Amino acid sequence: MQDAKPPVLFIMGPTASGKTDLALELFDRLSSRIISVDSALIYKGMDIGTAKPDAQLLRRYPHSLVDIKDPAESYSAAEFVADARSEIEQALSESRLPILVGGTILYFKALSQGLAELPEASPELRAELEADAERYGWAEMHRRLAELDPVSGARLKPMDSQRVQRALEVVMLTGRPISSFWEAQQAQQNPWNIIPLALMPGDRGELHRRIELRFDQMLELGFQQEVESLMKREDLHLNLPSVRCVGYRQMWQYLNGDYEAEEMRQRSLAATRQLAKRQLTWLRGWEGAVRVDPLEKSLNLIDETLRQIKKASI
RNA sequence: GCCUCGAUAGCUCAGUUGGUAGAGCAGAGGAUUGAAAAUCCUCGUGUCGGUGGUUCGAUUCCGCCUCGAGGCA
Repeated sequence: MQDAKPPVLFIMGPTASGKTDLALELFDRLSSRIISVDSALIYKGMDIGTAKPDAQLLRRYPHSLVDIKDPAESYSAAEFVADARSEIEQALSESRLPILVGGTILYFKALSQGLAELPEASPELRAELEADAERYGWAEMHRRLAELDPVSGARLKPMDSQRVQRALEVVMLTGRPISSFWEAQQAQQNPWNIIPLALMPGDRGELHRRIELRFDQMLELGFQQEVESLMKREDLHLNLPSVRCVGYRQMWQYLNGDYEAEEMRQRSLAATRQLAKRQLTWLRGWEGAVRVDPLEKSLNLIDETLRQIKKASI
């Protein structure tokens, strides 16, 4: 039996694992379209600290879903799914292979498995809940949630502020517990043949060294000035998703005088390592992922990837 | 050279009125459905600097040694 579905390549991996290099190389060899799957690369003016390919590279290797938001705005998994679907269809209509590359594994998951039909975020209600939380604490918010939605109350830890807030938001907006939406969710049938390639460095120490090297390069490239110019804007602050990005938050706090430069560096490195660890946890749990170690010298990553694409195209 | 204070988990430190010890950070594992580079959960045996002594028993008390910080010369 032949699979008539068009192949769509996922290149997933932790930060500093070489995803971008692989995508660029593939772009040189195949008729393709690169679609970024990254919750930080979406922001304009956040270039150095996000390890975004520079302007020259972006001109030669166009990336979809990069620089699509202002740092004052927020994005979401649902918006990503809609955007990515249309980019994929666009690529397929031009007979190009869609190459989805990035480190936001939740976005990959949402794209391949679909999301429940939940109400979107309500900034007004969130602001209200935020204010209440500040006043009464998250333990109290969790108590309220347990009353309105006992299932979520039992499932969520009181300190998991973000999920407690979201569950409260959903039940207050719809009168229904968030779990009822999940139960009603249909299994998604994708019109594509997804190739889930997971770049998983086996040598954690080596990955950590690469992270350190790259962060120091960011500092040399003027990462501090980049954050300074964000700070000059009066509308940005530490509670925004953009400013909470790894490195940006720490640089922001350093420039605020919260700690010294070396501590900023150490904290940024730790936050990046922790990010990489969480990304790897996602990937270990991805059933059916094609796992390869990009640090393995004996592996020819590009050839292996081309082989996987060929296999999926038959 | 003398005096004082330190030396305990990878780091910063707490503690044991003598019964072999615990926090924060780091690290590891996990969760993850419209903020996800977010948010959260779990995990702590380490010659308690070395060496003698007192003691049933010393990381804890005493002596000496080594290293570090400060002070006096």
